Amino acid sequence: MSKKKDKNTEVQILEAAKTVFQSKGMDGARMQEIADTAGINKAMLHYYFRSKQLLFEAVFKNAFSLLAPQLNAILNDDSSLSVKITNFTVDYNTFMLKHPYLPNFIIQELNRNENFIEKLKETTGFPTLDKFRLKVNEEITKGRIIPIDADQLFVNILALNIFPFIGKPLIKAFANQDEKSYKTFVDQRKTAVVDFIINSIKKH
Amino acid sequence: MSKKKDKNTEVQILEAAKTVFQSKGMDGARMQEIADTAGINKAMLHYYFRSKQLLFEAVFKNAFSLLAPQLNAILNDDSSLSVKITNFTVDYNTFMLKHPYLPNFIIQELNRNENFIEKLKETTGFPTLDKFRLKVNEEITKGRIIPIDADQLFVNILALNIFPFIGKPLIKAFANQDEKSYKTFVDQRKTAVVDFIINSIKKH
DNA sequence: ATAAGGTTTAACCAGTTGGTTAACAAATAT
DNA sequence: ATATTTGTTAACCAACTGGTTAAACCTTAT
Repeated sequence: MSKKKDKNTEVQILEAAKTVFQSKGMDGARMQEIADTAGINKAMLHYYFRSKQLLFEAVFKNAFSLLAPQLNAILNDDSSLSVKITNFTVDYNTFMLKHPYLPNFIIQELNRNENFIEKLKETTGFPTLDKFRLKVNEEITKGRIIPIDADQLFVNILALNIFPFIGKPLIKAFANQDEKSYKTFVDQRKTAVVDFIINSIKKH
Repeated sequence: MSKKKDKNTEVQILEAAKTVFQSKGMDGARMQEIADTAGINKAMLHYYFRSKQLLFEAVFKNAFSLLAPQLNAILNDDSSLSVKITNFTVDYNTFMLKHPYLPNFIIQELNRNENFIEKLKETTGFPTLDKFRLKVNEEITKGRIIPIDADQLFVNILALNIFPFIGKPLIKAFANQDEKSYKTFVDQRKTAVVDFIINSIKKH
């Protein structure tokens, strides 16, 4: 009997929880809705994850672990600064167009629970700026780019790439964009942001 | 009897609601907590604002109306582009250091309720990009700045200024900042961001 | 003083929420 | 075969939530 021999129930729960938590947030999410989305009994959520809080943390860590590698790529590989920036911008934008709720979800929940990020810092693979700082200062010393604080540059790169996804409703309203023109706009940023950053740090 | 002849109850409620909504969000906020914060009976909230939703909307519109004038300043005054950028960056950062919850609150709630911004657009004084676009294109034509899409430039300016406040927990974690060094970092952005933007659009 | 209006309160209410439980089913071990 | 463990369900529960109500309290006009 092809009894739909489902995926692991645990995985189904995680996927449903991801969907609900990312669109409603911790406070707005309902355990019943997660159960319904997963197509299972609510008691199962507690059987596998014990509490809403623990289920949420599982989803959150999962989401964060999707972003960390992309950050580590720009922070720790050995390519030139402009290649790093280009790769990160293109990769990040491409990725986010497929996971539009992710950035807002992470930012929102980190702000809701300030000491949440402390737990994440203990995770292996949590990004550090050390190597990026060295690289930036090296390129400054070699006269390839203008003097700039590495941390400020890093935040600028993050800001220019992340904000359009978090501020989507604002941008659509200000620029009078519908869903289609917003997507075009974001797509064009893959090159526009790279040009903007490179231009702002290069020596002319 | 100096019976503390309080401020208007309505104002007390709005202030308490602002505090609670901005730190907990719509879903996380509790009417009882707002009443306690205001030091009044919970029934008063409904007496003056009828429902949680209406109280929330009052607080939200109030918050948004603090930001609109700053945006309109950069978008509609007649100063040069670099002056606009400088003024906006300095003003915005100064203002946000005093209202740290504001940007996250607005962004978060706009994302939670997509059609919320439609109501705001009907408000008088809702920022438009028309004049800013003309200004940018004019400076491009006159050869004062490099060619750049005005909308992209506008979003870049917003991103560089707003993100550090929304992404505070991330930035603190990545750059290993405590509260004090974070504030120093943000303060330095008042000039760092201006330099960054000006440099990226000026002809060399 | 007192009637009338708005303001404030404690107590209450129905619906919702995260979480539990006891019984049942399916798989696994003996 | 049958005992044991693991997975699943419906029903239940206590706590909480936004909202209501009826009575009390002020203020003010008459």
